[in-house]
Amino acid sequence: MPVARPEPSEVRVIAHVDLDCFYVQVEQRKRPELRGKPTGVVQYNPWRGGGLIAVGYEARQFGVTRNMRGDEAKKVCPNIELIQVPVAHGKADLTQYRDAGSEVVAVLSRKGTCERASIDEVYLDITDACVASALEEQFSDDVLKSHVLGLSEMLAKLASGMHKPAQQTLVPSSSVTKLLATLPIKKMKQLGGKLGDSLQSDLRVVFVGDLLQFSESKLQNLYGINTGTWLWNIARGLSGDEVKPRTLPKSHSCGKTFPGPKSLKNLAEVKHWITELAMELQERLETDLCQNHRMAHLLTLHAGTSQGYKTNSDNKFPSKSCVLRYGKEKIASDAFKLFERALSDYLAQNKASPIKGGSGIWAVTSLFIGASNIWAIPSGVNPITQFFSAPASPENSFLKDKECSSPVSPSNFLNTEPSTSSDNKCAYIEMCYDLRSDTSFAGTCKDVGTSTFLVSKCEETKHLIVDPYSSTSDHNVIEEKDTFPMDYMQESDDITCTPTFGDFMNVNGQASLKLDVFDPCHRLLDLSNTDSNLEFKEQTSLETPQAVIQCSPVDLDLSSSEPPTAEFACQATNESQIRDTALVSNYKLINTDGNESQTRRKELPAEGDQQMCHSWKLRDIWDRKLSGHKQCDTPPSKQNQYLWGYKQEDIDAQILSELPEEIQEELCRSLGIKRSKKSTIGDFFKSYAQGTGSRAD
DNA sequence: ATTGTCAAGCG
DNA sequence: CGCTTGAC
Repeated sequence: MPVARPEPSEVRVIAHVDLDCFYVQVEQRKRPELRGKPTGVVQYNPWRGGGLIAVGYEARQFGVTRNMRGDEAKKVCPNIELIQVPVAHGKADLTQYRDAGSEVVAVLSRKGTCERASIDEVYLDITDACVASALEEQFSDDVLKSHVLGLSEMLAKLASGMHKPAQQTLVPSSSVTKLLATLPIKKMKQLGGKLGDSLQSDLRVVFVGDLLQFSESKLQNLYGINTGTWLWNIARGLSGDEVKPRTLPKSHSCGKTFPGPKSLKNLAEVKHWITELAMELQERLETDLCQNHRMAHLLTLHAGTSQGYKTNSDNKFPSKSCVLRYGKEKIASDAFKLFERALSDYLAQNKASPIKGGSGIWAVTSLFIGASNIWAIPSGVNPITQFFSAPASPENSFLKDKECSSPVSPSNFLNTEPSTSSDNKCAYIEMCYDLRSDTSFAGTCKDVGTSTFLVSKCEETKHLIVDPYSSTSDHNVIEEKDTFPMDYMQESDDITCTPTFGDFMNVNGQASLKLDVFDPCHRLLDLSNTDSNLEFKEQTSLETPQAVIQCSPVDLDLSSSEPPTAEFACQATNESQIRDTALVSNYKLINTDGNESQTRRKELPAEGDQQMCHSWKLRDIWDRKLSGHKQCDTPPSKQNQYLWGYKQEDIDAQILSELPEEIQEELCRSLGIKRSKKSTIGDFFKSYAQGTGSRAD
């Protein structure tokens, strides 16, 4: 739900661009002979002609609609051309449509701030262009203010859907009231669901304008402070939503459903499909991250199941996440492990309710994996490309041919960036890649008080430093959080330990570390520890064994020169097998500025115990500036390999002639086909003022 | 048997 | 985070 915000300080002019029957247009561009013919795009042909996901306007006249089956469409429109969505990895592949959407964004971003809202939708803030145009055309302020395209994203989106296809709609401020007075409440962006239902049934609100009769406090009482004020505002055509400058997706995900009889009933099937999905995800990550100098941190698995349980608790199949490791094999195996963990939780949760067969009958009806937490890598830092291309051997060490010498020890690495500034508002993310264990580690940290921690993994590592929060540029500031997540994944045979969401805290010069530990295989039955410096909270019952390991505060004397170190280890044992020893962790807290060193060490496990030891260093690092921060999202024209400049011959004359006249004129002008008069937006206002444009009222 | 992807809010 | 909702 949108959060109530202070009113925008100035009037903005915002356009919402929505491509008509987008997939159809993409196909028609590929095959121009399809233009003018009834055309639809279907995915998956085998079952009843496939499902229609896009319908051209010619076909709509025959009554063909979205979500029809291909066979039904043929029935009402025998001449319809049905194009199949490409298939890759055994599933529908939308790449070409995403890329086509990127072309559109690239073109539009030359005109103003773009926010890519979906595969075929863009918000465009053209305030500056309008003002410039108005000045050039010597429009008065009055004219400009009464002829805006939309005062907000909300109005712009509303308007863009009003005259389809191939038409523009202006929303002058003077028509807002009238427009909202007859706009059905459920048409509004956030009101298509339950909230809209409630407004209708509880408040008898039919049109958005009907909300005007309720006071702000009344709405707040009914729907909460935020939703209430939001409702009050939209009734008046006000919205705090601004166009967020973002042309790249915040995450990537791919999934597939396995409806009815297609459901997956054993792990082998699940593994197969996860592998397919992983391949697609890897491909998409590789292109996006390499091209755009970005990095992703989180892998998430999401699955849906149906099972033999009849009535009782319809527990949802849980989602799981871990640190993203690159490469299709790693993504596939990590995702599969996440699935096993989720399945384990799921079965344990549902065990309470008896089932007829007595065995755990489950069937996966959907699988979904995604990569998120994507960050821009600052310029001057090695690109993510190296994660994909470089062989995992020390000889090809990440930093070898770069300014830093190789191999890189953590201290060496840290010293390459000397302290230069007293500005400590920076936070850093570092990603480490261990060449030997072939694992990656990502940690985030934050400046606390006067010091900034950098999370680093010992041993031979690849390093990336990312500065997602630029202290120098306002628009790079991320929201404040009290704590930051830290994930780590380590494998050993079939055991996976994933401490998730550890929090580092530095309170009054003391640091403590908290980690949540899971055993995905449900065998971590006993967590033992003799170190008084640790606190365990063991969770019981059928859930995944879980413990919170907390290190008591370690003194951080910032004035001393030797780093205090806290090492601790814990061990979890299985009752039966020694090789099931699940976890021995060894953590160090190191403050490079301190000279006092504290060490807490647990006895190493007895001989024969197989164990894994890891030490993490927490270093208090200096303030440092990475020169030349890269913006999170620079325009695709610079960043994207899709550098689309359209050529005149690419514009189909037939399509041009189908457009409304004033748009034709505008296009011709901007392409320099006919006349060479400039200032297109001003002309558009003029034509609108003369009554030739479409308008909302 | 409405697919596959997104973003965003909530606890 | 993990879950839900809404939207295209």
